[in-house]
Amino acid sequence: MHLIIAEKNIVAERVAAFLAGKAKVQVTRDGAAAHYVFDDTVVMGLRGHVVEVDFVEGYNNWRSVEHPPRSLINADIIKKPTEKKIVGAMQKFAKKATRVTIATDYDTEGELIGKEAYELIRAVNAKVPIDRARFSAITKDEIVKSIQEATALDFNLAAAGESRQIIDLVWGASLTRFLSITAHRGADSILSVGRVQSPTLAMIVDREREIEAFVPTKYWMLSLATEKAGIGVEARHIHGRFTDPAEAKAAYEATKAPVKVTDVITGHKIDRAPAPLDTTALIVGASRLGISASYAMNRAEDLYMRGFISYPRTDNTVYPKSLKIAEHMEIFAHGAFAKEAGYVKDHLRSVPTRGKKETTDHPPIYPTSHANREEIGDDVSWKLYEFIVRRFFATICIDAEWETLKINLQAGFEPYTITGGRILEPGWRGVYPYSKAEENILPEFTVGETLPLLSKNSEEKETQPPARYSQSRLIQRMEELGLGTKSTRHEVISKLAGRKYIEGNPMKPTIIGRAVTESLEEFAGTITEPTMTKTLEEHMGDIAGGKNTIDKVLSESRKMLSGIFDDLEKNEAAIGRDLMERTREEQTIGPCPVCGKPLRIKRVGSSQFIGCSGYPDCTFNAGLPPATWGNAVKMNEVCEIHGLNHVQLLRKGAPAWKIGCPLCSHIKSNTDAFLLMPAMTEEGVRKLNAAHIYTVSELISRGPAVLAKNLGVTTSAAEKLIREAEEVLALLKKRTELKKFVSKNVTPKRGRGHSKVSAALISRGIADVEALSRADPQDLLEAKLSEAEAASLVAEAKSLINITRMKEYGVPAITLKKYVNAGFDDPEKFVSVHPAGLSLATGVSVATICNHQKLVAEKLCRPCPEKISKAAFDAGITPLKKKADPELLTPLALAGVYSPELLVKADVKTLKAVTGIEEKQIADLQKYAKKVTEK
DNA sequence: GCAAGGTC
Repeated sequence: MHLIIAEKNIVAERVAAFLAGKAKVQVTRDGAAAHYVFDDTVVMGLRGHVVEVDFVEGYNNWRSVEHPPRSLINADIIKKPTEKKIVGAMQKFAKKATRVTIATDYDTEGELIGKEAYELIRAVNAKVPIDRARFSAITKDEIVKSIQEATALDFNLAAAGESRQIIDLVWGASLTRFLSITAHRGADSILSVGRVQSPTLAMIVDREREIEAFVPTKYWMLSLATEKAGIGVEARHIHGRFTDPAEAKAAYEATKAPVKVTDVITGHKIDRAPAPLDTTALIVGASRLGISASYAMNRAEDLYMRGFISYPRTDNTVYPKSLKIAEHMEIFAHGAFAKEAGYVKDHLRSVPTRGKKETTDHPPIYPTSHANREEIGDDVSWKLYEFIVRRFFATICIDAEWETLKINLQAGFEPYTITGGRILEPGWRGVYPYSKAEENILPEFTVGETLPLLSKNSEEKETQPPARYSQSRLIQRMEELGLGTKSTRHEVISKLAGRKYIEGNPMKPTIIGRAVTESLEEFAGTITEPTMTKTLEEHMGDIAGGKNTIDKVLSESRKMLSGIFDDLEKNEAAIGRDLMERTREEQTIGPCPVCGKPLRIKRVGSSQFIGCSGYPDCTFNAGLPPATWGNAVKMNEVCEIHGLNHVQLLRKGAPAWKIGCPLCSHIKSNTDAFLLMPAMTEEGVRKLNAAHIYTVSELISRGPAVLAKNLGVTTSAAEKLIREAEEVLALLKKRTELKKFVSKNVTPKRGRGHSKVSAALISRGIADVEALSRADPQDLLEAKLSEAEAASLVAEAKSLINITRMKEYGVPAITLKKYVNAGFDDPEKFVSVHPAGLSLATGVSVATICNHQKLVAEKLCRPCPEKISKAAFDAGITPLKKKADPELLTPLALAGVYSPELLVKADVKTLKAVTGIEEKQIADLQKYAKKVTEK
């Protein structure tokens, strides 16, 4: 059997189809690993790397004394399977194979992925011949030929890839651990370091430093307005920017009528059609459409998986020869792009455009099939698909052509100029609206004619600092510098944001992002520079070309890292201190309103709040919503009243929740509570705030004497305030309980969230669970509850209130549970039944029940039910149990009938009325009881 | 818990 292994499923599928014809191929999908079978051949796809490098066991504990970060430099490295199912399937086939062909992508990583497969196969089959097919395009010709002419795996090229893997792991892991431990960072806030991410972060930090250091300078731009044939035109001074104000002024003064036309120069410009799309260009285009880099790749991946576009991860900007443009255009002849396709046909260029980069593993990104708006689905995907289609059209359209016009003027002694442009041939611009070029059509001028000087203008401007990087601009820069790959660049940006190193788009570094960069620049500069990647690539080239060995490259790299660690460890204390101090700055939002010391954002578990750094001397604090709503982060805006930075809550996949000034928000949310106090006014609240009393409980804890002094009122007035505050606090506590109860017992629906239901109840005077337990279910219908829901909610509330009362009366929780389960949670009901019946119903001993009934009856001021002893109960119930089931005995006993003697004395009719048991059944039992008693 | 590189 011939086993062919491709890098990914989609390639495996196509290889099989090319070799055998689609109809002949049998597809089997077992979970993760699909494979394609025909004749005596199995084709299967991997999922990129199916193993990953890691340190041997024993290096997992970051804080191990035996294995500090430095020890990772020389720790042994192993390969661990990451795709166990795929590895398992491959090895199963490999055991039976008589020939294996590795058909992974034709690049360095592809060769390494091939070698990984090779080693996994050798582990189960030592003898099978393994060869390597290399194809430059996934076409029938290429595939068939490459498998026929398969050669050997290139172990040198694979080793080059391995050197990258190991160097990245060793540098990244050791430095990440060192910095994180030194700065005392927890598992959810590690400080990561890496060959690609660190230089990328450094670029963003660098740009921020440039912006900070930028000193704007003034300059002046001169222009004049004139007209020809009733058309107004503006001319610019040919000097451009005047940096000397005196010069600008002189030129302005010297600008005088008459305005004479000195030259009329017409020209011709070719406006070249854009090159085919690679990943970077796709991201840049998407960014113009307002789509982030990661989301664009996510949608592109989806379009590719659904067969609408070609593989979206490519560096190639040259269409392969195998792509037959004219034939391919046929798919757009009808449907959403029929009009554009017709235009393209009429404006076809002889050869499609080509970009600078040409690789062979994948074609540039182009639409592989036609789709209309409905088939694509979501808006973003459609926008992206349309862009890809139109870009494809543009690359096969003729260039646009412009007529350019330049008019030179002389105004007094000063030279001015006007430029214009007119499209002669729209070419590709007819189908590609994404980069607009404005026409500027000028009236006709003749040399020597005189024009009026309608006005002149000297505009003062300022030079601008360089712009922060947008995601797409950064990705372009990364590509220029060779950082990351087409598949990983956008992920690096997401990673930096995830580590809270950067924020916003355009991006700027956070304090900790900058601190990490500056520590690394000082002590481990190599990792912050793009040259590390350049050098690595050179070394990889040498390994691939057989000029160097992987062992030598690795040992040199390890030696270098070791030297860096010498420096880092020497300065460990200073680095740690610096990082920690600067992180604290990130949490500090301004002065405490009470004592003036810095206020900080604090987090304990999932609850977060603003607290004073003077704690415990100063206890000022203001609550924030729990971290489940997002992590509280300091913003740049500062509150004008309190001088505190604004705070927002950030959560993945949710828009930021802007809290604003945490103190303003604290005051606002507590004002409502204060106003619940009968004697409180808004003015009163302001006075309280001025005395640094922000919450009802703070008012209470002040105590009457201090409060009186703080507010300038009498002690008795202060006492009254405190009493009212205590009542409000109790009320609020009950409301909270009600809200909790509602959220536990009501299923939220559209337009009927928990808070809405609670608010509706409170506004109807049902402000706590107790009130709810007494409420008429009809009143609840207005809170958008159905009748059944309302009835069940009231019943639940009743039960909860009853249970609470029973607890208060002193019934222990474990026994109470037994009473509740048997339906005796209502205290009134509990003391109105006979202990014998309760015992039968609950399994609790009669003695215990009598005690509990006594407790409850006293609290209710009700007579205590008859007390009976265990002996009397047992003597009575034992003979009855012989004749009757517990279902029959329990209701009788609850009514006080628990022995043959009592049964004989009882009146059948009365018993039937009380217990609901049929007269005949009672009479039968009575007969039996008589017999027993007569004995 | 760490990197960067594949792919889904």
